[in-house]
Amino acid sequence: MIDIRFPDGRTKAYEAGVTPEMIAGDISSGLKKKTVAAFVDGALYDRNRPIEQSATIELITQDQEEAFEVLNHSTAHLMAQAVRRIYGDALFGVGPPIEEGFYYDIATEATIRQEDLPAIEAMMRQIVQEKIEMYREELTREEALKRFEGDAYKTELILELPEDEPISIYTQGEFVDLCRGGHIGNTGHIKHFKLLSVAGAYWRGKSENTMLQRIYGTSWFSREALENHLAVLEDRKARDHRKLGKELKIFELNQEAGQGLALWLPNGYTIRKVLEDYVYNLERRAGYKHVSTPVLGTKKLYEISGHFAHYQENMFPLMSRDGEEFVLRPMSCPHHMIIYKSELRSYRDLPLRLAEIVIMHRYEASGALSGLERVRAMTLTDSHIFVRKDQIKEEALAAYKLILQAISDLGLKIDYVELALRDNEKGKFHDNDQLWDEAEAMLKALLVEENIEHREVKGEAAFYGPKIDIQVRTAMNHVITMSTVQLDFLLPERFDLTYIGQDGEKHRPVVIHRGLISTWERLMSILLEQYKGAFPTWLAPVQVKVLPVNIDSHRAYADALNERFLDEDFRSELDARPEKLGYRIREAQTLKIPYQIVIGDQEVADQTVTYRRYGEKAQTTVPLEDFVALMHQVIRDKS
RNA sequence: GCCGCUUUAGCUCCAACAGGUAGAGCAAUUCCAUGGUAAGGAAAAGGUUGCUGGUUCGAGUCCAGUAAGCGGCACCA
Repeated sequence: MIDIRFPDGRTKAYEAGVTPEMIAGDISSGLKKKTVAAFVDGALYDRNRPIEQSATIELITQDQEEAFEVLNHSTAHLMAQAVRRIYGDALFGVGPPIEEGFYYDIATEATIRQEDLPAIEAMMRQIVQEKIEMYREELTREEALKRFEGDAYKTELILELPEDEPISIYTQGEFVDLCRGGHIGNTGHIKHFKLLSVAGAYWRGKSENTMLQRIYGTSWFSREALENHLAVLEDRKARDHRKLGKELKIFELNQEAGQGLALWLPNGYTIRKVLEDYVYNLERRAGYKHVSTPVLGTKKLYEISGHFAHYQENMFPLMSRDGEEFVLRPMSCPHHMIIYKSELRSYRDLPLRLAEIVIMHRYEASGALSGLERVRAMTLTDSHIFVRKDQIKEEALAAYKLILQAISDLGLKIDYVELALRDNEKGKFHDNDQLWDEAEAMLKALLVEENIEHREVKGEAAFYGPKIDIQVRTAMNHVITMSTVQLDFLLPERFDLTYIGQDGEKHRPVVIHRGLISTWERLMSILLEQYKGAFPTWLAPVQVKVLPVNIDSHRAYADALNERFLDEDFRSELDARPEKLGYRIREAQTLKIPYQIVIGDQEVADQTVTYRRYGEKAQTTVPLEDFVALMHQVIRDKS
């Protein structure tokens, strides 16, 4: 007999070999149904894995996060078994649970297409019907290698596991897989799943390796949960900025104009201009000085900065004319370094905060391009803050806070903060350990002191220094870098930047690179998806649309209203086309215009305005002056 | 860049389902309709079916190449 201790501290004796499933069943049949797996002395145990020694147990039930992982992990195995039944030669890479489901990487001669997924799903259902038990076994490395002889993928994985630890494998019917485990015990417990897509994926995520076929799927504990998730996926499609950008005439991508080279249409440019003005004013009040520099620079400038050595792959090819070589700049730092050097700087001049709306070009891999989210010509609200060492913390923090403000004003939310550090990969980062250590320590200290929750990621730093990246999650559930604060001891060296200190000697400043709210392109994609195209009034390309009921008899007042609104700096339009009122209303709604105003006899007689807020059915009639005040209020509040 | 898929009018199209030389809705144009919160009616117009080549008497339809787009991977603001 062994003693099983429960989370509440009570213990109970069971026969050795008892399983979490049996223990749950012993407590109640409801709990047995809901139990997916268990933590046994903190280790993840399958639902049906025998417990051989006294231990503390914590059952994992369906409502827990780990349960979703266990279910999806098991569903990945279920799918693999089905794939093996259909494609006899199939070998498998890795098949983990992921945030919204699972995938499994497959190597097979056959090409698996989207239209093959239903057949695989059907086979999965059959295996579910067969209620196959999933057995865990622990082998030595030699035994495991023997078991997976001829399977290059699993062999490679086994060879990388620690030598002295037992290797677990799972057998479900005729199918055997190498796996750390945490399984639901029987294929019969898997019910509500769907295969979603096939894609290519490099073996072990390395681009020099062969490419496997990856099937993505998702698995849930109830039909409602599955359907709910599928509805979320549908909603994401409706939010896709590429679709909305076309419908609302925000931007255009065109094969002739060039891959990844976005054209901003009038509506898009209007929003962009509002954002530019917003950022300009925000920065101005925060003590930034704005500058403007060219998109072209000499090759030499980028050799000095180190970009040419470290960043060339991401740059458009060199141009040369009359023996001089130029690059299309991928960043603006070198130009700002030159501006710093344009005069002798004193310690009193620091911090010097240079800001610019920078057009830059990066040669992104063709497969990386995606709407406005990844482009090759982009405009960044960029800044370089030149500081003394003793000002680093204060200025980096101020930059961080400015970022928080901008993100909040735009109605966005930070998903997480990342501290990106270097790793040992040669050539990727500049070579001065002392500078690196110092810079990394400073950023770390800042985050810790300010209590900013963050994740450390090695190898993600810029070549010139570590950075704090602010990550947001798009409505498409992509995590992307929105803002960044980067510490740079290197460029000041390379450009030999100095300032005259209080002591009359030359000193080296430090540069803080700061990206405020990504690029206009990426920001636009995020905003479109966030608001589903229904922009808050301060951003909307058209804020008010004035519709006279009768395009003759109500025209004069409608005209006067429109003129008044334009005088108030509202982006107003009059729609007096010879179309039915219903038609004009429909169009205004389709274009998601925040305030739609209909003018008829009543309004003309009373000098009032009847408006309808986008997304609402209600019509409100107010005196003209009240409406003007309301609009000013709404715009000021950025709502 | 890599794997897979897709590409028909300005837009949206499982229109052309055994290869016989292209069809709809919306938008745009003209005419008629004076309309109170999501599409009034009519007419006429619009395409060398992404591009290049091949097979065929004949190609939107089959084949090859190429470009772009899409889903991912790798890369990244």
